[in-house]
Amino acid sequence: MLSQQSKYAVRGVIYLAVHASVNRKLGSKEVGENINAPVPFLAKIFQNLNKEKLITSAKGPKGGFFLNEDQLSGSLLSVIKCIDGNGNFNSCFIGLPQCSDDNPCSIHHLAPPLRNTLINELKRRSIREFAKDTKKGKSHIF
Amino acid sequence: MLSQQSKYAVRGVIYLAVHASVNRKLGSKEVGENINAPVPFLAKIFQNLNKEKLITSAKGPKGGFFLNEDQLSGSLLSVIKCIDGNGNFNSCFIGLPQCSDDNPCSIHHLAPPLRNTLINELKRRSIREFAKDTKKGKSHIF
DNA sequence: CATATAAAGGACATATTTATCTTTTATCTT
DNA sequence: AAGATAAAAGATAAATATGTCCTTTATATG
Repeated sequence: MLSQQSKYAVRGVIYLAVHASVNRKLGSKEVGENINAPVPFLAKIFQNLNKEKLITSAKGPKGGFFLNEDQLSGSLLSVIKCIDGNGNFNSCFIGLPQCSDDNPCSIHHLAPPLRNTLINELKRRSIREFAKDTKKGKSHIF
Repeated sequence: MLSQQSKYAVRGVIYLAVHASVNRKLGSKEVGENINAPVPFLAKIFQNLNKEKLITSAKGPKGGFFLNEDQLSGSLLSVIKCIDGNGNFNSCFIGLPQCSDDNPCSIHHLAPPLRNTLINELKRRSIREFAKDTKKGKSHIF
C-alpha cells in the first residue's frame, strides 16, 4: 500500500511533530536513528517534503527540520501523496488499468469502500492529533 | 498492497475459473493475452500456483491449466498468500516491525479493521463465486 | 514408436526501488 | 571574516521485483 519511502516519511514527520520545534530543530541523523530508518535515505525524503513545504528546514549550525504550526495542521495523506503520488492509493486492487464503478473488477465492491475510509481519516485528522496520541503514549513510531 | 505478481495471479485464476475446465485446459499464452499479462511471467506464476495445488496443470498436447471443483471452492486469499506470503497483508501500515494492539503504531486503529474486512471477504468467498459474477457480466478481469 | 505440444525448470536481462556517498551551498557562532 | 555545522544536490551503488529466454521433461495422438 505504502512504499518504504512514505513509511519512513510518515514516521519521520510524526517524530518531528512530537520532538522538534523552531527552537529545537532536529537533523536527519537524530530522526533516522530514532525511527529506525537509513539516515541518508531519510535525508532525501525530508528534502522532498521540504520542497513541498510539508516540513521546514534550516541550514547551518542549530539547523535541522521541524514542523511549523501550519504544517502541524496538515495531514498525513499529503505527506504520503508527496512521496508516492496518487497511484498507490487510487489504483485498482488487482491492477486493472480501467476499473471504476461502471466497469468494476471482480473485487471492486470490496476494496474501495475500505480504502476510502482510510484515506478520509488520513485526510481529516491533523498531524498534530497523531503527534498528541504519540506523546500520550497511546501509540509509538519505532 | 498486492504485488504485480499476485495481481496477475488473481486475474489469471479468475480467468481460468471462468473459461477453463478438465475438458478445456488453457495455456499461459491464451490466459496471458486475455488478462493483459506478460505470458512467460504468468507461466512462472502458474507454475508456483500449481506447486501449491491451487490450480491444476497438465503437460503435452491438450495440456494446460484449469481449476478442479476443489480448487474452485478455494479462496483468492490463498492465491495471494501463495505468491506474496503473509507479509504484505499482515505488516504494519507504516512499516513498524513490532506493531500490535498492545503496542500500536500511530495509525494502528485505522488500518487493521479495514484490512481485516477485506481479508475476511477474500477468505470467505470462493473463487467459484467470483467467477460467477464475472460470467454474469457483473465484473471484468481485463 | 515418432512427433508435436505444452508445462517445468533454471539461467539471464531489465527496471524500479532502496540506499549511500561526495561535493556544494547556506548560515550560525566566535 | 573564519571556521564549523547542517541541509541541498547530484552521482553512484545495491537490492529487489519484474520480465524473458532456452533447455528439459512429460504426454496425448497419429
